[in-house]
Amino acid sequence: MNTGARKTRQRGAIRDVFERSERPLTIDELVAAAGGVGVATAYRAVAALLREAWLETVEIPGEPVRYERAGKGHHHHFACEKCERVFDVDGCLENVRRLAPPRFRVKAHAVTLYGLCSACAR
Amino acid sequence: MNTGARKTRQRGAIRDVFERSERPLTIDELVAAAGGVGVATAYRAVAALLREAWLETVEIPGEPVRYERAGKGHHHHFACEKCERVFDVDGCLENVRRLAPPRFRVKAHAVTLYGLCSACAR
DNA sequence: CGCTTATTGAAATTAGCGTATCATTTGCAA
DNA sequence: TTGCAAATGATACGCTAATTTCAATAAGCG
Repeated sequence: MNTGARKTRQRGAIRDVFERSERPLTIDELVAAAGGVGVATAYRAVAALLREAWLETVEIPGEPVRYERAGKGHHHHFACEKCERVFDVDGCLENVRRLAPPRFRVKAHAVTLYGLCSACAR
Repeated sequence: MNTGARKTRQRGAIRDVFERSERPLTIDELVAAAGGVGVATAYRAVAALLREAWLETVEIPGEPVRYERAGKGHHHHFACEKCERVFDVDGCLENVRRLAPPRFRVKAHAVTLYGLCSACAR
């Protein structure tokens, strides 16, 4: 019979990259890390993994979209201004929603830190 | 003699719009609000105002860049998911920088709230 | 007023990012 | 092994945002 999705070297490589990476990756970073995977395939695979909620998008203003494994729990991000990498930041601030003006309904929030990562800080 | 910059109806209109608006505007919103101003002119004027630090950029993930008057003091933004407008949010959270991992140097941060503005909340 | 030159704006161009095409490769069920 | 549909990938295409072009307009000094 026809099972639908097939296992390919490329898809395996892409999942591996995300399972090993502890930080969100752009498509380009993904393609570079996976090796021997075309851009089109990377986009298609990522789209599929997003559909099945295995991946989530990470959007940083002015930056290309990044992707990371879903289900990491609530967290935020740190964007290094030097090496251009984005890192996860655990934890959150409690009173975030009360910043909103009265009558505004807060449904989500994002906190992005900018600066230098430990490697670039020296 | 040659003074350089000239006063034009368009530039006046653009400054007026920003002085009256209490929220960040996209180029399109600006062009619509100013009236009788071409896109190219709007981009040029905004670029100049950014250069002289009269305007600042407001970047919301996945949204076109917005601009608002500089010197408003530290604040953040609220993006309405319905009417697509972005509002200023006064105040901030203290402990933001300590979210960062050890050895990371935080130089700036951005907090973005998502939800429904007062007008759309009903 | 008259002239120089900055400014304007419609349209063409560039740039970044993502998708569609389509010939070729390949997983995998029979 | 065989056969066929899924998958791949180089490339063409599309979309949006922003910049540049260039002829026409207009600010403002003398």
